Amino acid sequence: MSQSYFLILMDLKNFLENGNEFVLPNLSIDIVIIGYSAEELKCLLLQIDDKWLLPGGFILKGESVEDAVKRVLKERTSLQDTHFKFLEVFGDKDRRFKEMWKEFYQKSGLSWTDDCWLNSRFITLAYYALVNIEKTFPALNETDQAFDWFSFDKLPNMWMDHRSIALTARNRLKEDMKQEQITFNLLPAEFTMPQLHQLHQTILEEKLDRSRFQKKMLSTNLFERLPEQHQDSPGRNPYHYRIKAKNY
Amino acid sequence: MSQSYFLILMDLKNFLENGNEFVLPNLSIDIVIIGYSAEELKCLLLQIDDKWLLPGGFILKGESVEDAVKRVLKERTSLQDTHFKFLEVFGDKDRRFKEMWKEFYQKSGLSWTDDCWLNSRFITLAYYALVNIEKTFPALNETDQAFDWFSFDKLPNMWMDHRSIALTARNRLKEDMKQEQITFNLLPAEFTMPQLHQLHQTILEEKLDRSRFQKKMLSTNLFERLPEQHQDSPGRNPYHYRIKAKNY
DNA sequence: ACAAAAGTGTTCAGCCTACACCCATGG
DNA sequence: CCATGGGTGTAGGCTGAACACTTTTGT
Repeated sequence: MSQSYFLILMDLKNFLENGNEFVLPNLSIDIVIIGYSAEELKCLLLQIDDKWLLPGGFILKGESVEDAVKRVLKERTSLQDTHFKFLEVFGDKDRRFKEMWKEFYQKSGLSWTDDCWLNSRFITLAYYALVNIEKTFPALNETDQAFDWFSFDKLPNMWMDHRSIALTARNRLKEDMKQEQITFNLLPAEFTMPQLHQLHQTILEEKLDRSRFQKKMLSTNLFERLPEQHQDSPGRNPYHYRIKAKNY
Repeated sequence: MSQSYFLILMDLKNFLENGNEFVLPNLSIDIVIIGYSAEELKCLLLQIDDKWLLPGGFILKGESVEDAVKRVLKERTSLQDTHFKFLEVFGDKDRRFKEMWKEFYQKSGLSWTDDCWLNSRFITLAYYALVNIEKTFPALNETDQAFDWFSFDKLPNMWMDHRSIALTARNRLKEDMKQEQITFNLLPAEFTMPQLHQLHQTILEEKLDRSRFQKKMLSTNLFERLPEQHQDSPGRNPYHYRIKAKNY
């Protein structure tokens, strides 16, 4: 399912004109979808005109906020059961896209006025999600021209406050990973300790002692060592691990 | 200023009928206002009919979310510069007050229908605030019959999910105080270490070593010891402290 | 056998814990 | 001068930091 459910049900013109009948007004959801590849933390962005923005959406009138986030995530990444977490409310008093939607209205033969529902003030509920970048197949909807993964160090020009939302998520991840074991969501289901070690160093932007890191990770008892196999690189090959099934 | 600014500008009938013209729809703010007295953590609640609810309000159309929280806090407690923090989004799909407002509509000669704006689904942005209970002078507005402070262990019957919001705040406080020094907001401007010690024990619901507690607190360098004075109790009298002015 | 990379062990310092001891004051 | 309660010191244990050593495998 690579298309947006929302836009399957209504074409662009109908969405621009009547979307407000189906979603809660003045409220949006934005998700900082974080991946990891080539020893860099990356963020999934969508292009509209010459700027980029976070994947996001709206809350349907009969839908819980949580379900809306899950739906948007699934629409955008085709992933189910993605790890996600609330980030922050962005609620400035005149927070609106202004010119972004203008072109779409004009293309669709609609007039762009101050009272277009998409031109109103939006409070956004920002979330962040951790995904395995290899298993993530982003989907475009009718308004997006492209998607791409950007290193947090080289974010492009972005719409509105989306850059600061993305960077807030990057910093939050640093804090959260000290409290809970969540980083494995960024790796394949089977991974090695050296991989996890490098990932932590990348996120924290500092060197971590190899010995201590390994002992700390294994002492959590969350990791299950797999029978040694995979011999493909010079030198000793690391064990592979996966996350133990939770004991309910 | 002990009255609600919002209800100064419009009387109850007008608010029930036309409030939606001034505030963002489907969105509310609720604040768990936490105080401390008699070695108990307490929560400020307002009474409507036979149930209680959290102090809350709405976001004015030209107002940031942050400003709305500050306004509601000031309206309800007459306090300025209160410590507050975001708690959680409560966004269930059919989250509404149902019968709560019915009586007010009928009293005001308005018909209570399914499409009353106050009967619609509300997503609430929940915050918690820490206040000095002695300096807090709660204010009622036209819809509230009473206010009272309730121990979190003996919360009364509450509207909708407000009980679970309150308890979420109580638990969050436990977590947050381990990370940042915030608890002094619950005490007078000048307090003693034994007081702070007892407060921490109350919040965490566990015994804390006196010696270690004192050393840990003083090692943060956030506390300023005042010249010894106040002699009123038997035994040695504790030093008084206040929070150092922040060094900007 | 050697280099490279992974895994494990050892030592030391610092912090947390529990408890003992010292101080100030009122009766 | 003793009871009460506040303030400070100290010995033991645990945890984290730095680094050394061992293991595995390709060349």
